[in-house]
Amino acid sequence: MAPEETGLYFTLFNEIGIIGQLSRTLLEARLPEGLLAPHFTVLNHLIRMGDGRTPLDLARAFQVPKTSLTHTLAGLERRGLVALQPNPGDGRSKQVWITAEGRALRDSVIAAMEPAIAAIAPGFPPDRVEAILPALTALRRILDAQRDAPGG
Amino acid sequence: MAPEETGLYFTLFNEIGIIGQLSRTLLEARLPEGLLAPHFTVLNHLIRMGDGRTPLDLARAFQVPKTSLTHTLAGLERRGLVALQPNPGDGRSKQVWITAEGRALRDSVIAAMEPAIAAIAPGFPPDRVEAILPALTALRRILDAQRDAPGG
DNA sequence: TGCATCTGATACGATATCGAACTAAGTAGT
DNA sequence: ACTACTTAGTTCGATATCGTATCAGATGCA
Repeated sequence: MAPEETGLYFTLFNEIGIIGQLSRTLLEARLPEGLLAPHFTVLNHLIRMGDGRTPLDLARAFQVPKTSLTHTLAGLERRGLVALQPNPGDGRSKQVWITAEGRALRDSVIAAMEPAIAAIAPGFPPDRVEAILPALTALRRILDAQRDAPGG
Repeated sequence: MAPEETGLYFTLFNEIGIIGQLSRTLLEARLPEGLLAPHFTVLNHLIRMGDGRTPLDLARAFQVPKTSLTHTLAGLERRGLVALQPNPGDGRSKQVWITAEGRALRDSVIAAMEPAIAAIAPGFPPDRVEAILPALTALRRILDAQRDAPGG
């Protein structure tokens, strides 16, 4: 592979990394004291994908080590935003349920994000998002598959 | 703004966040013991954009707090990969220079990344990178401008 | 010049991240 | 049923991140 091509992918990942950081900061500025992006990500996932899954399922979905999830879930549980229950199908495992408070918080954060997103939309309209989203999803899937491959 | 549209941007940032995480993991697996993605990012930036800039310049370029940069630079200096010198133009400030060892390390890491990138290329070819890169750059610029705006 | 203010960098402390080791429970092979 | 292996989750320790406070040097203004 030509060096310029390698550089092209580096540039891509670099831009993506910075956007991730900026959007994360944008979100965290609107979260209540003590909550960070991973907390919100869990709440959002539980609502969008359904709750009752195990911590390990969530760790895999977010591509983070399970120890990080343990920590994040502990924070959410301490605040009453999720409830952890024994998994009836597996004695080693647990199920994660979102509480009414968790739902309410997630909705209020999304509402608080609206103005920021509305400010982005004029310069980067929804059709432009739709134009790049399939490629990003494809790239994410490829990286994900790569991860488990030899030498990944 | 319609809720579906807000959700569209959330989906976008979500994909970007995961790709950022996966690519970061890919990179860190190829870094020597004790070095993390931010260390490499600094070395790469010093070579691509030129060295001799101040720590604060770098912090702004990466969108991280300056205290984080202090920490990252300390790690790089301890390993002899960069050199910090007093800024002749400003007694409070410093200049960051990359060393020969730093250059060599950066080059070897890029070489080590090549196979991983070559494995991505069949499923996500360079022309597809080029197709989405301008949009991502535009989005990054908008978010960057937003950051300093009121309520950003 | 003297003083208030601003700016670059670091010290410190609180929390987050994550790898390694551990415990408990499930699974498979005999 | 017994043993070896695998898997889910937590604990612990090392390091990273980042906000606050601090310090030193720069700048602006009287």
